[in-house]
Order: sequence, then C-alpha cells, then structure tokens
Amino acid sequence: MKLMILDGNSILNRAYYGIRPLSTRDGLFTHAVYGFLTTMQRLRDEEQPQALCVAFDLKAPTFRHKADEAYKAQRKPMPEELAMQVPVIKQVLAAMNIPIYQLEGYEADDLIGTVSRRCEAAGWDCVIVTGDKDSLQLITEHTKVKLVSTRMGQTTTKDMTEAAFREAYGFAPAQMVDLKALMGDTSDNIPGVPGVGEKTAMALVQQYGAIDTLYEKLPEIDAKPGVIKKLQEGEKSARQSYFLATIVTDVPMPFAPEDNLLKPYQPELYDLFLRLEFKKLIDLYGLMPEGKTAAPFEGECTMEVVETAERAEELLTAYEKEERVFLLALPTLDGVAVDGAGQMSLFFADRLGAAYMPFLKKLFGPTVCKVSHQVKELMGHLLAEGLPIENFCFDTALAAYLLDATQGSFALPRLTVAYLNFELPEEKTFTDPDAWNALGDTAAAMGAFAGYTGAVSALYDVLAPEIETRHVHELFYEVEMPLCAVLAKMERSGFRVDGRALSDFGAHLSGEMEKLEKQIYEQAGGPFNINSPKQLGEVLFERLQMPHGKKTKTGYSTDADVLEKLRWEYPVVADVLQYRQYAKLKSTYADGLLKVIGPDGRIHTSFQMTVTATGRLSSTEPNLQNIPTRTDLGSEIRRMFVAEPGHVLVDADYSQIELRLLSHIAEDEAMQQAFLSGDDIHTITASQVFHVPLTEVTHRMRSSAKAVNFGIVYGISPFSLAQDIGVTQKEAKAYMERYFEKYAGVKQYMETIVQKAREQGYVETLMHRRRSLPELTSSRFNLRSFGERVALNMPVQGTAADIMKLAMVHVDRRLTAEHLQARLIMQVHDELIVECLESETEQVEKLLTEEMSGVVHLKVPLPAEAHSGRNWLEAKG
DNA sequence: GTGGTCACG
DNA sequence: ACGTACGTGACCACG
Repeated sequence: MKLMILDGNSILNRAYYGIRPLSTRDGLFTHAVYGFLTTMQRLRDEEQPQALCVAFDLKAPTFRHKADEAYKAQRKPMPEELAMQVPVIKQVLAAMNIPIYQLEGYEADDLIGTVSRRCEAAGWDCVIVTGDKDSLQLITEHTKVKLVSTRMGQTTTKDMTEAAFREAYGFAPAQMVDLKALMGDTSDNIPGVPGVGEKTAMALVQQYGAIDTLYEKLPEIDAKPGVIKKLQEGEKSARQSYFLATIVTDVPMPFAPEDNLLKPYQPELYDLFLRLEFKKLIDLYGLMPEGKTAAPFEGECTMEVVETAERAEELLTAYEKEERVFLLALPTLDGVAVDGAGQMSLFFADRLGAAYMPFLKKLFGPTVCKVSHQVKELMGHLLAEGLPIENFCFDTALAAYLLDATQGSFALPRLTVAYLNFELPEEKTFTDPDAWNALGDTAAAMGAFAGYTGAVSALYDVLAPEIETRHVHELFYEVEMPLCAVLAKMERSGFRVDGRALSDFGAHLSGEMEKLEKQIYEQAGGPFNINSPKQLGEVLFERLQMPHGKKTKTGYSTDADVLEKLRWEYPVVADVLQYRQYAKLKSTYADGLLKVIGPDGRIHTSFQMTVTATGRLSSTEPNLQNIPTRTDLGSEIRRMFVAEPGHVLVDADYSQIELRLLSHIAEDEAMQQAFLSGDDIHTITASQVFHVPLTEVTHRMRSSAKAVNFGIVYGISPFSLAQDIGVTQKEAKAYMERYFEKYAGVKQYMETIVQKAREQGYVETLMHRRRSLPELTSSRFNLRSFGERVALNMPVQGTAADIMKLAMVHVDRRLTAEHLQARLIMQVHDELIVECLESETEQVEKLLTEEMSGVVHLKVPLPAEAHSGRNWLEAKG
C-alpha cells in the first residue's frame, strides 16, 4: 500500500509563482489553486497511491519567495493574491475528500515527518511531495521524496529515493541534518557553524558522517587548520543547529494511513469548480451538477419541431408581436431554433421544404426583432444565401465582450458557466453535420440546439441590464450592433488581388533567396537552416564567434535588433537580414495570400469583434491588417491589392488620432494648442523639447520627438526610448523630462489614470468601454508595471477604436443613403478603404473624410485624409 | 503546442 | 535587483 502526502504550502507557492495569473470574473485569483490541482493530478497518475493527504503550515505567516534561494536572509510576506487562495484550496480538498493535516505550533515538515514514520510502522510506503529540500532527511527504504521544481513555467519532479540521494550527496539521507548543522540555512534561521559553507560541510559529512563522530575526532581530522578552529569555536552552534534542523517525527496527532484512502468526490466540487471557472478540470474529473445534468430552463417550455408552412406562418405572426425573439441557426443554415411566442420552435429545411426559404426571409427581415449569439457570423451565412440581415437587436457574445473584454473566449458554453452557473453539452452535439443524419443522435442534437438557444435567452436576461448599468448602452446599440452588418458585408465583399503579380513576385523572391542562401553558407562554412533561430544562433555566436547580445529562454537571440548591431562588422549578418526579409515576404505574403484567393479573385478576411482587450478589431485568415508598408520592397505587396476594372480604391485615414485623443483625454492645453495650430505635431514637439524655433528643427530632432510622442502613449521608459532612438539612457531621460515640462497635462494624466485604475480596478474609454486590470494589485513588479502601462494606453487606443467603429457605421449608412455603388472593403485601425466606380471617386473621398472627422467633437480637430488609386499602394497617397 | 520572429496600427 | 512600449496574427522550427 502506498500513501502520498503533499506539502500544501510548498506546492501552492510553486504553482503561484510558476503559472501566469488567472482570475475569475469577480476578481478572485485562482492560478495557484489551479496549478496545485493539476500538479496533484499528475503526481497521482504517476504514483498511483491508494491514499492521499495534504499537510499545511497552520499560520503560515510568511512564505519563502522564489528568489530567497539566493537571498535567504529575509522572508517575504505572503502576497495578498496568494493568501486569498489558501482557504480556497482547503475548501477544494475538503470537497474532494482528501484529508488535510495542520496543527498549531508545528510546521508542515513535522506533520509530514510524523506521517511518513507512522506509514512505515504500519507497513505502508510513503511518497512525500514538496519543493523543499529539508524533507530529504526523511528518506528511507520505504519513504521517498518527490522534489517539485518549476522552471520557466514547466513543473518537473525529481524522484529522490535512498539510492538517488546517495548518488547525489554521497551520504545517507539522515545525515542531511548533520549537513545543515554545519552549513546552516538562513531561510530557516539555522545558524550552522560560522565560516563553514556548503563545500566544506559536504566534504566533512561525506568523510565523517554524523557530527558526533566528527567532534569526537576533531583534533586530528583531515581539514585545514582554519576549518578545525572554526569547528571548535562553533560546536555549540552546531549542536543547536542540529536540533533545529531535525524534523519532528512524533507529533501528537491522530493519524492512521487507512483514513486517507481515496474516496469519491463530494457533489459540491462541481459548484466549487464552476465558481472558480475551472472548466477544464470539470471535464477532466467528469463532474456533473448535483441532481441535474441539463440547463435549468429545460422543461419550463414546450419544444416543437415545426412541420408545416401554416404553422411556420402562425409562429412568424406571433414573433412579429413579440418584443424580441432568441434564435440560433446551424452554420449551414439548414435549421433554425427560435425561442419566442412562449415556446421553443425548431425549423428545418428538410421538414419545411419549399416553405423554408420564405420563412427565413421573413424571420430575418425587419419585422422580427432578434437576439442571437455571434450575429456577424450568422449575417455572413444569411448574405451568402441572399437573405436579409435586418433587425438584430442584441448579440450575447458582443455584450459579454463589452462587459469584460479580457475573458478570452465568448463561446456560449463558456458564458453560461461564467454568468449562469450551468453547463451546456458540447457544441458539436448539434453543429456536426453528422449529428442530424442516420449516423448521429438526432434527439440529442435537438436537445442541444434548443438548449443553446435557451441559453441565449437566459444570457440576455443577465447581460441586457448590465449594458444599461454600465453605461455602455450607446456603445452597444449604436456602435457594436450596427457594426455587425457593416463587417459582414465587408467580409463578403472581399478585396480583389492580382494573383498573377503575386505569384511572379514570389518567384522573384525565391531566386533572390537562393543566391543569398549560397552566400550565407559559404561565409558560415557550411549549410544550415537559416530559418531556425537555434541553428542560426549556433552558427553566428559559436562557430563564427560573434559577440552575442540578448538571450532568450532557449538560447541566443537572433532578432533584427541584435543582428542590426552586427551587420556592418560581419557581412554575413547583412545577408541573413536580407534573407529574413525575403523569407517573410514570400511565406506570409506572396505564398500565404495566393492560398486564400477565392474563386471570385478576391480575398475575404474575417474581422474578429471579440478578440482585443482595447476594442480594436482584428483580422484573420488572412490577416489583412498587417500587409507590408514600411519598406519599399514590402509595399510592392500593396500594389497587388487592386480595384475591379472601372473602379478605384479610396483610402482614408485619421491623422495622429491617438495623440490627438491623448491631448483631449489628458486635457493638456499645450498639446491641444499644438494641434489647433495646424502645424506638424512632431516638429512642434521637437521645437519645444529642444528649445529651438520651429524653422530650426532638424530631421533628427523631429524623429526623436516623434519617438517620444509615440512612446508616451505606450507608457515608455527611458531605457526603451534610448533603445528606440539610439541615444544614451540618460539623454532619453532628459528628453522625457523636458517633454513632461512642456506637456504637464500629459504627465498629470499618466499619474492620475494609474491611480484611478488602482482604485477602480479598471480603465475605460470615452464611450465607457472597459478593461479590468487585476495586474495592478500584483506583487510582481513586472506584472504591475505592465498593468500601469496598459492603464495609460487602453483609454487612448480604445477610444480611437470606438471612434473608428462609429465612423464605419456612419460611412456605411451614408453610402447607402446616397445610392452609391461604393462599398467599404477594409479597415486597418485608423484607415478605411472603399471600392467604388471611377465616377464616384470625388463624392466618396468627401464622404469619407467628412464622416470620419465629424464623428465626434473633441477639443482638437480630428482630420482624415483621403486619396484614391487603382491599387492600395497608390491609394495610400 | 510553444517560442521566436516579424508584419501592421 | 529587476526588466524594459501598447495592441494584434501568421509562419517556421522543434519537442
């Protein structure tokens, strides 16, 4: 029989520092608990013990910080975010029926020592799990220690058996105590013998074993006279240390190994995990809600599969009278579930036959007000079938995103767990096409389909009031919801691409790459994979002995920053940089884009509305928001994005929208004045920072000022600014100080916004889009600093996103109102692209700049500039 | 699946 | 002593 005992504080502590912070929606940090549970699960799988328990230090007023291994002198107090997780893990263990041992006046080590000895006495094997090497003294024939260590986020364990210990230390486990008695341990306040360190102590214990023996033979032992003297003087301390280092193995406590046999979990565990949002663990442990396995609304309403055109008509009429209905459609659009008119109704193409499409046409027309989930995606499917996309009044995914953008996933099952405390079946139960044919479980598919639709309705009840109380009504109903249709149309339109030119460009790149490859191999003294950072690092920094700069977790850094510094001294590096540029252009753009040109000769990106933490859109499959522009060669790619014959592209972008917003939000009058003057902002900044007249600002000065302007928005440090513009850190610091003298409002803002964020726990945009910032309370410097920079940046970047989204809605409306054939086809954060007839060019340019700059009224102008051309490069102006 | 790199605003 | 700018997505190598 085998019992495993965990050092609770030690494992929790390691999980806390080893895993990136996670927190629930209501701000409870959970990563240590999560890490503890996954570690425990792994160890159980590995060891297969019949019994399991956990020991805790009872008061545990202090914790050893990771870094204390090097600086053992002080113990840091337990950070708040860890302290709050201690009661939680105990609650979880209780629900798992895993016994906890803790006793006033004893450390976990002592309890573990006692448990291991009692196990041995009962003829059991014992496995101790801890990160603390102190426990190694407990190793015997029947007790082994699994040492847990976390390196670079990866938790590894090392099995220390009696043999492994001897191998590593060269003496018996019990003599760990003798070792400690000599060398001491500052983290445990064990003095040891002053002047005797690890090396000396190891040698002495290896040779003489116990300190008793050592002191018996002291005068004639084989050691330097100095060491002997220190040992003589330190004998008292050594004896005392021996006592201190000895783990107690006879704590008076009730314990029998068989009390710790594994038992089934309590039903509460499910609720507990729900509250902690441990979805994965729920699946892993196969947990089910107590007494129920399905959504609570089931059974409250009747479900009907609509079979006739008449019945469909009847329901439609009823839907028109409803304030709103809740619906989901299968991705194929072959079926729709509607929660409305007091029941759940399912409509299928193969049941309704010819009546199905007319039904959809009415359902998705203006007379029925619809609530759904991921409305933009549904609209895409509807547009593909030529169906209307009108009167969608609420999207549950979008609403949840608006309330907390940092959630990660806004899939329905995730939201029901977070907001409603219930679990939905797997989505594929009804979205997998096989679910509906003879291969699938049709009844389960219907249940899941209805369940998901019911979830939309239940979520609406929770989310809609929140939208009001959080004051994001306008942002939601006037911006995000109308934007769904705009984006769905843009995705469907796509962007015409000259495939021929793209493929020629790719071929040209291939040729250049081959030449460079040859040259590089010659200079490197042999072929290797230039695309592998690992191999490249070895070649440059080992074989060719170049001085290496930064290091990454896995080896030498070979990024452009590092290589740029070497390029003049080592020609091969210049070739590598060139090769990298070509390789990027070829794989990501030339080849990558060719693969996704549709049969219509156009590329259809997807815009993601619920991804970024700031409110921006993102673009995927392919990403059209990162098409090259900064280099001449790269911007050739833009030449291949073209208008239809007879059409042109009109490209309009905001000028310095973020900096203008900063001046508005920070209420910095000097900066506002700069924008009101209409002169170039970077030149003005340079003139003010460098104390020279506008006319004497050099190119260099302007470009440094520009870097500061940008950096400020990101919460820059002098270090990074120095890196960026190539001056010393001291100079960079001086620039920033002068900048803050001139723009005192900005400085003030940077301080107050962080302060406010700390108090509120979040920051927000002008339209009240919010980002919560649990990072600000972290005890970790890095994480906290990150939070502070985000607090500065998000209101600026996020407000720019709000403004652009509103502008898009207005532009789209006006294009329709003015009966233009023009259509929006692309957005790149501060830039919009419209494709229109040549004859419409002027009207569209005017419309775009008017709508974009007129969408809000700030204390500074918000100009937009438009240009047109046959391709994207030309249209950029 | 993760990390390194690099494309954009 | 620490680590060093915000927000994204795609591709490649490698375990």
